[in-house]
Amino acid sequence: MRIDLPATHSLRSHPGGTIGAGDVGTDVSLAGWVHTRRDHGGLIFLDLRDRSGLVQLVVDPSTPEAFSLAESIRPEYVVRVQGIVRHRPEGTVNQGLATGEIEVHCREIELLNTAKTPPFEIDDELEVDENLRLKYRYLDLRRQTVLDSFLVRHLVTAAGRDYLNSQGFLEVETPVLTKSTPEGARDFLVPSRAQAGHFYALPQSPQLFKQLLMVGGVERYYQMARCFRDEDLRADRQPEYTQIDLEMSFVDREDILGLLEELMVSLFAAIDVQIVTPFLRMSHAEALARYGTDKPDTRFDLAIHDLTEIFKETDFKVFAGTIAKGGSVRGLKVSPSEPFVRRDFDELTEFAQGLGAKGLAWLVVDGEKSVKSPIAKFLTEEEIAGMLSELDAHPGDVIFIVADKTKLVAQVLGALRVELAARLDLVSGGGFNFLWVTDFPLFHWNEEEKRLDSEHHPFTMPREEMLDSLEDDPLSIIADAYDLVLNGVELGSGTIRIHRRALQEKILKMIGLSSEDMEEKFGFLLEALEYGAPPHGGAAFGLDRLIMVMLGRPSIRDVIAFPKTQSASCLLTGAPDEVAPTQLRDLRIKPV
RNA sequence: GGGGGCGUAGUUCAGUCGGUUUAGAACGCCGGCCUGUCACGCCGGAGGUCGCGGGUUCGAGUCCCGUCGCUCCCGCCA
Repeated sequence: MRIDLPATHSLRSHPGGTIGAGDVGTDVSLAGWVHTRRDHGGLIFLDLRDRSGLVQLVVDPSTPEAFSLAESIRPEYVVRVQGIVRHRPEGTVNQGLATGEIEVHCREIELLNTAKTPPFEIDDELEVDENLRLKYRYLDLRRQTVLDSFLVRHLVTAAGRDYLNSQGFLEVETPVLTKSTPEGARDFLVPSRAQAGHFYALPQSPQLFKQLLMVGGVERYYQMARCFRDEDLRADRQPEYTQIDLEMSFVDREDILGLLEELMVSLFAAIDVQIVTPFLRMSHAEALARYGTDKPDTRFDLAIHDLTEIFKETDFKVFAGTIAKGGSVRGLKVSPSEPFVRRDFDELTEFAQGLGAKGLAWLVVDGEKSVKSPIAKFLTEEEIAGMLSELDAHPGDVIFIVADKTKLVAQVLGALRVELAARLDLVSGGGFNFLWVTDFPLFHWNEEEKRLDSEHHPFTMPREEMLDSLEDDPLSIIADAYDLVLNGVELGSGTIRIHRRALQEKILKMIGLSSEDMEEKFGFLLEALEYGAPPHGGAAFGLDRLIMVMLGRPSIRDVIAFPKTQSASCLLTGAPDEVAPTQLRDLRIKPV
């Protein structure tokens, strides 16, 4: 993957990696890094690297000054050279190199900078410890495979801007120093010097500002928005990350979903991948029941089946006890190409227990109506037959069953499903499977605080037709909210927002805010809704995660130029760090 | 906050049951030779607080405890 460098530059006439047979005889000046040096005594080859690629330079003793300099040159030195492009001699063409047909015969070399021996070789193939890579990220970036991620990221971002621009969106920047929001993730706080004792918060999203932009008549807004959350990191989670954030006025949900689908088509077109629309849709309830998660990976099936009914009368105490307490017995079936061995079952059991399951029942189907399993002796023929029929299991298949509280069963089997797919190599086809998860509940019950909580955020519109029963049965209300899932990764969501003050107040009240809280925290939004706020909705999704999935990378750090480690530190700069006492004094903060 | 994994030359790794001497290999690095290489080749060389601290032992890279760093996961992430 390449993005062209300008053809002419004061220090160079050509990007080195673009020179070809057509340039033979041309006098060129090139600049870049010395990738490797092959010194044959009376003849020295240098591979010159710039962003466009590699080109071979030849230096011979006919130009003594250049030759003597070339003898002292080391990898990663920065040089500018002048010479003539020529065909390589017969039999020395390098088919493995884009510029392998030609070479540049140097008459002059100018040393622009020397370089220490790098802590690791600048080599695409070499696996280097990530700590070292991050500490020297500027060297890591010199590796083509690393740089490629950022070329893709650039292309995708540019395609997103192009598409949204073509649809009448305005790119507007919203503040990074803003007001702390009480709900949701932990805020990063920035102490104010001008108002000692007061704090800004870094935005978790531009949510409220983009709604205000709609009140302001912008009608269509987007932003490549940096967002901040002071929570623990994961392979797919960083404390600062980028969302493609957009909002539209006078639209309904189908407008938003349609636009997002077309946006995805445009983004994938940037990497020459054709995406088929419309995307598959699945209700939140179905996702949880069949896949144990609200972000199912639809590249493989392995659906979860409810077996509670089948084992309703069972004598097997583990199942019977769970069912008596109102829990569930659920299972899934796989058809392994190689029989599972004891060790597989042990590892999978450990995996399930690691997620909180008390155990994992496994059964190998060894006949049309029989199974081999540690728990087989506790099960009746009818139960086995019922289970095999429900799961459509046949000899050779393996069944896994978890019995526990319903929520835990879903979680464990959902994770087990993904683990089994990985073990059985069910996702090797590549491919990008988009899914809309629809019909999210508006609220869930917050057991700790004994109150309702927004499932998405409190600005989400309930389904219009359910507004009448909002207060009678809040947990049954469906939100106008849609999550976009790609290959089991939650990219983001689109929702219709509340645009009338009365309803917004009602929702905030239902999640436990007093009138005073409401006024203090969201007064500016509530007031804005009174000044002719148009119906509006929008979406936000994680750009980093999208690029990660596009490239099939295991970590979000691979697609962020200068990422933080799991302890939220930057190995390159050493952030976060202590600050000078005078800085703290200005902020009226006492040193620890 | 909790559970799992990793930590040995600059780099990537090996190091058996706790005992063969001075902890090895490859790449890189340094020096020498070499005019058609492109993983150049050949000869020679330097390079180690086995993450850190403590313990067990006649003896610890190896076993135990603690600690630090990194990492994966759970919690958390409206």
